[in-house]
Amino acid sequence: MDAKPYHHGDLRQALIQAGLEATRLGGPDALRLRDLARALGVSANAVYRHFEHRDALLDAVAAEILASLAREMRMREAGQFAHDRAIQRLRSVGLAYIAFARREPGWFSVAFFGAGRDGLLATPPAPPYAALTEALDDLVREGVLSSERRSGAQWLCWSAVHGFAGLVLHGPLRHCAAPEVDRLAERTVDAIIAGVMGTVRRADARRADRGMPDAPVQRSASEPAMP
Amino acid sequence: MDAKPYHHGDLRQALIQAGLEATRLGGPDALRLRDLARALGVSANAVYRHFEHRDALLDAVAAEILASLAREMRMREAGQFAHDRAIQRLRSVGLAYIAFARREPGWFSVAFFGAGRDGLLATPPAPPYAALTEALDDLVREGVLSSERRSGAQWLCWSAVHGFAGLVLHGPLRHCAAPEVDRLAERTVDAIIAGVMGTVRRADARRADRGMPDAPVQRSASEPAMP
DNA sequence: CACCGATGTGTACAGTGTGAACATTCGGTT
DNA sequence: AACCGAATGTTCACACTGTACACATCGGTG
Repeated sequence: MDAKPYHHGDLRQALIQAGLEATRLGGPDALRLRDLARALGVSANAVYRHFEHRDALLDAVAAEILASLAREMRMREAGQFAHDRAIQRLRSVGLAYIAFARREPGWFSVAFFGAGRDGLLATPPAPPYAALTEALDDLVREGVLSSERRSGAQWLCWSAVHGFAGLVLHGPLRHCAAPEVDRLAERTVDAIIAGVMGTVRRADARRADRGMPDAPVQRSASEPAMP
Repeated sequence: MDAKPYHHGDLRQALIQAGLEATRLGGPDALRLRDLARALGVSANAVYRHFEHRDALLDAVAAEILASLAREMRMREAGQFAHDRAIQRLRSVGLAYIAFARREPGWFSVAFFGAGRDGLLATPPAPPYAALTEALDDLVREGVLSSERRSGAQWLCWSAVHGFAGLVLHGPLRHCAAPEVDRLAERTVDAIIAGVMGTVRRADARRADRGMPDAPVQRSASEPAMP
């Protein structure tokens, strides 16, 4: 009948997991140490045995989210045919970024809108950033992008999709109908790609990726619907 | 010797002004009701006679900031010659947006990163948004942009500059040297413009705007330096 | 002058993150 | 088996936040 063992087992990991649930809907502000502790049947200050302060926990949560996003980016890279492959790959990275932001607004905010704290964005968030730069490098290898244009191009691409995500989540596109947002997302990604490459892509090239759903990843449990 | 009159005079306006000062460096989180009240020599709860809650004050502060940004956008539109004028105008709007974000990160955050609250971004922030759409309409009038491409183009443009601002303020470009950021900002704006218009701009066209400093606006008092 | 609505004050409360001292348990050494 | 130190969790306390309520004070209008 020993109701609760004094030691939790792996409180650190449990906190991160609870942090993921807590922030999923409400973003960074929804993470309250006392709530997490209570949910795990543990004293409020127990948290401080594993994280120096609240932001440290938020960073750990963000790291988990970033890894998850990178996984989705790579999922999209499947099933594309020879010639356009490199461009489609870059396109997939961008669309995956936006799709993730829309499907998991809370988590996205934790990872990329750290609101005041020196979040993971300080140093490029390793996994998704790598997916982007590798896609760009691929274009160079394929001979479609000059290495002069390549330099720094990741910032231009990231700016566009990151900004679009911001407008959709916290901005004027928040109440925009989903299909319309879909179209705008594609146009944004295509526009920045065209601008970066210095070439205008033919319209028919775009249709290749069209049929693909926004998030070809098994969704976990309850997905918060976009209103 | 009546040290202090019981009534402040125009507390509402004074609160907005104090809010501007408070958020200038620290962003939305730096606005604390008690601090403002103390600074104005007034009780903490006096605030509630003029604003229903904290967020209402933040919204009022944001409105002031947005008006200020729009003013700067229009400043840039001066002194451009005939033919390229329309494109330069759009370019100015974008660069002004980014310049403002860099020069006044706190205020920019209040206006565009309302962090959780349903900020002014819900409905397009009137003044700067108007500057953008008018610049785009100008391109159509000039015959440089088809009206098909025009539709929704404001979102693509806004995404790019907004995202870039995000990367510079809270993101990986935070510790990037200013001149490098300048260059990236120009490339981002030019890339999205090219992508939106479906045409690649010639390199020499870019130099026209080069000499112009980042913020041709009289700076007020102490400008927070970029590290 | 008397009143009243607008504005500012005082007190109070629930909620937050966090620090310091203390309690408990686990793992390794003797 | 007995011990001890390091992890880990608890308890109490504090400063700080936004905000609700009742009361005080002013300026202007009947």
